Amino acid sequence: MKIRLTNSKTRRKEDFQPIDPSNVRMYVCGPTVYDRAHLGNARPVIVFDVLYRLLRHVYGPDHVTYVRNFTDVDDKINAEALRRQKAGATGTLEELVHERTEETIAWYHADMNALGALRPDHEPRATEYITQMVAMTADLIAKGHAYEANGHVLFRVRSYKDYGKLSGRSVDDMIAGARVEIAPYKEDPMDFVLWKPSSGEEPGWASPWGRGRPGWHIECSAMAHELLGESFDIHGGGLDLQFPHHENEIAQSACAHPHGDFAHYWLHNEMLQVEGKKMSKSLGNFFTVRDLLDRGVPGEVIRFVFLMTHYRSPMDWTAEKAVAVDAKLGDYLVLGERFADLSTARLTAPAPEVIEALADDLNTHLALVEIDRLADNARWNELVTTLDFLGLVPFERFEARRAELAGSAANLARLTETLASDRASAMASKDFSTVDALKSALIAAGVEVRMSKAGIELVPGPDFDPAKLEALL
RNA sequence: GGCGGGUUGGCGGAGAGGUUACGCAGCGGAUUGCAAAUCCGUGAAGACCGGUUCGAUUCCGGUACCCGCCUCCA
Repeated sequence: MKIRLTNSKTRRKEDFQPIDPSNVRMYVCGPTVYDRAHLGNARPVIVFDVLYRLLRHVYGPDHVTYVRNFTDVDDKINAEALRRQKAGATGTLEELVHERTEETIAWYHADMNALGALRPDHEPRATEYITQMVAMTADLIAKGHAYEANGHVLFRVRSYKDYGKLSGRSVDDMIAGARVEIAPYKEDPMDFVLWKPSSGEEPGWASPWGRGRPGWHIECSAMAHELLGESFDIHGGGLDLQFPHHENEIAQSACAHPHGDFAHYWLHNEMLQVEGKKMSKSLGNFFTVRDLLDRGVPGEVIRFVFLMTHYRSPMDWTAEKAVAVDAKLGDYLVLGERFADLSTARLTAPAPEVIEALADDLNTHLALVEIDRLADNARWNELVTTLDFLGLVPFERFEARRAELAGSAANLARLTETLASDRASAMASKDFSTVDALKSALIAAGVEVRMSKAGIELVPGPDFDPAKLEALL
């Protein structure tokens, strides 16, 4: 199986060649844990979850290492911790920060679980790797790539000749177009912070440069190195991180570990829009994953909508898509439960067409089209197993539904008979009011009513409600 | 201002230099007491202007518009 991926580094679609097929390594930039994940945060999670599943399928589940970090050093978190302390909460600032991040991480896990995302193999937290960050910063100073100035440690951008290569920018162009105020102690306006001093109201750690905290970019370099080594296969994240975050990661890592070549393949997902517009608080179209779940949009629906758009295109979240997808997933659930042999489906491989589609630079849209074809061609076991593979409908869902329907089978049979006899008499009397009333009630209970000359069939639909059925007996 | 991406039928959204994408919706028909479901059939596209080519929606250039990044928002 040949996987092809668009590498941001070369701007080309390339054959994926892992450094070590027995341990394929991927690092993805995770969230800053200061609040609930918004819908945009879900996109890289879902995109790289699909890639993770594909890699596990191709190289074996035990031969892929997926790391996604939690950024738990951040001024927004500090602000919240400080607010709590001032409101009378007990504990040190560091403890209050920890409390806030723990809470946020638990939310994040719950929300991403709802989206069907597998847990990465490692979820390192920046605060657990301060030692490595300090060591890496010291090493960069020793090698002449960083310098101390005004209590800060800054990376010397001019010392790395390829700076800007990933994002296609030159240092000179960026300076020319910069709209940022430049700290006077910087040697070069583009130099960025590796370490900065902390005031008494900010969490901090001891370092050779005094009590302080790391800059944002260094954590990913340090954690990727610690967990994946000097060179690894894939680095992913949102397109907005390409510059400066990923550029800076590359610069730090390349300079600190000149014998490694950091990530071989860089993957960037495009951004999310909502009803055709950028999601923002000012436009009033900002919402979290939890908001959607609470509004009754199932996680699988969110996931499916995301997979409809290729990861390298902007994705537009619309309520209309969610409605359409909900119906489609409902159909799959009904079909899979009715026609698949669930015991053997578990042992069936996902449809090769779907794997092929994913292997071609994660063509998730084509994969979904192929799923439709599985249903069209009555490949029920593959339909079920492929939906499970993609995280869209877990096996357990099919099994749970089968169990639920088994409990209603007798009731359905009785109602079928009732409806048949009512109909027979109505055909004679030409008064269909009783038949139509029962039919409406059945439809209201989520049952599809199929009447033909051959007879009557009652098929529970995706929204079948056994309780409403009871009421009709 | 600098850099990057995009513009496909009513909607969503792909691939491929020439052959039906596909899904949803629509329309016609079969079927039905009426429906639903199903089946059969069917219309509809490639922002604009040039260029390359026997032939371009697909390659190249320009224009317009949209979007992102340049501000620790994925």
